[in-house]
Amino acid sequence: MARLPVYHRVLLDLQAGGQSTVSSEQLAELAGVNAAKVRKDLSHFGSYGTRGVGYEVDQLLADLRRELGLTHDWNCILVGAGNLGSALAKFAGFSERGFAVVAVVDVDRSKVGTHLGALTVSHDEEIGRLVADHGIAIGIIAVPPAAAQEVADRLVAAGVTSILNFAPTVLDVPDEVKVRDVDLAVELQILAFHEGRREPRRTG
Amino acid sequence: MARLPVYHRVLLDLQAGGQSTVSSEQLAELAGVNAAKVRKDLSHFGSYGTRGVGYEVDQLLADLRRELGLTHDWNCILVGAGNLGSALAKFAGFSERGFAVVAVVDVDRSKVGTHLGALTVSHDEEIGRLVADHGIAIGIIAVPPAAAQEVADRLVAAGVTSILNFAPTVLDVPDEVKVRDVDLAVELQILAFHEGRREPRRTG
DNA sequence: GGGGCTTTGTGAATCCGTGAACAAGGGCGG
DNA sequence: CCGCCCTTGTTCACGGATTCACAAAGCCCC
Repeated sequence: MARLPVYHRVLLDLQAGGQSTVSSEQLAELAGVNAAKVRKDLSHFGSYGTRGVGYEVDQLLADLRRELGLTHDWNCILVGAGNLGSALAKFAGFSERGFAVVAVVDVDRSKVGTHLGALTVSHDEEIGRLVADHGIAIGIIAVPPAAAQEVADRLVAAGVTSILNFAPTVLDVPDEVKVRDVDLAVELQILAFHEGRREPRRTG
Repeated sequence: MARLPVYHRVLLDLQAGGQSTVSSEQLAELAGVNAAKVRKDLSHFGSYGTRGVGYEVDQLLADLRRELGLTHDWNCILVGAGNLGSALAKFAGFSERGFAVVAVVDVDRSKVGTHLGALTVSHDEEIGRLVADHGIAIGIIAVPPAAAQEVADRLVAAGVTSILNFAPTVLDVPDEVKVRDVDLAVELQILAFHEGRREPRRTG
């Protein structure tokens, strides 16, 4: 489920706030969902709360971490050092949540050797070596749409099995490779769609 | 539906490729969905294809554009001029698809007056004026989580009715305001979740 | 002009996620 | 030690989305 990471985030906040136990109701409130849904989600992976009390925050966090595969950090490779790529490379939110961008590559040789935060940009051709050296399973694509499929092919060939794709293209990959698409313009279009229903001829 | 923007994107490519008509099967293939789904989606807003031939690309694009509210450009305000904010401000993909970031603000006064592409960063306090002046309906939040709720409140007060939120926080807004959350770390966690099921103790 | 091929549009069956309600069960006060 | 209260875990019903399968219908070729 896509809600587990949200619970995880909320629980981290609660733990930081010193709270030791949480009810499904409170968790639901903070995560912006229904209480029954929370209980059903949590019951699905054998995490048992105590009736009359709630869930123990530490225990629940440990279970979630195990379930989400966050017991260790994940190394990621970032392809594309343009505007978006640069921002992603410097983005603090990844490392805070157990993900480390350990390599950045670009086709543009003029970018090779430049620095992005603590990282040095390597050339595209190095993908195979970098993935092998760092034991990378996750690739992040931040290149123009026309180049995305080729990058995906190269990542898959290198052994990457999960791809986070920011390019507005449907990628063709083997079934065993998981792809998640994040198309920023699509998100805005969905908002615009609802705006349109609200007031058919509003400008802005 | 969240698939309409994807159809729109695919159709733009087809149109650019000079194709004048498309079958539901081909469209489904390119959009990565089921053919029956495509037909049902399209039939929902009275766009009629021709049996035995398919849909006319131009006509379908026009219908989609109308349905998605893309008959005119949408002005957006971006809050937060950090790493992510900068990338978003310069991101070409928005303008290509009918969205224009016309204002950027930040609380940090040292950033006010600096340039991001063609835009000049204004101060936070200007939100009300900027939203009114430009007739803005859509706000983009790219600030740290601790500041997100306050920014959201200010945007809502200024009259913004749709928010694209990049901060990892659940925002509390009035019912009539639409929020879409994009949490990049959550996307990676979902991938890690599937990685974890694949091979319980893989490192990387 | 008519038959056959292709493709749409839709009706029906199914599956999944959601939400409400309720019984089971543990803690706490007396 | 007992009963009350609170919260979980689960069952049930429902609505929406998905998929299959097929009839209606346009186009092309003979």
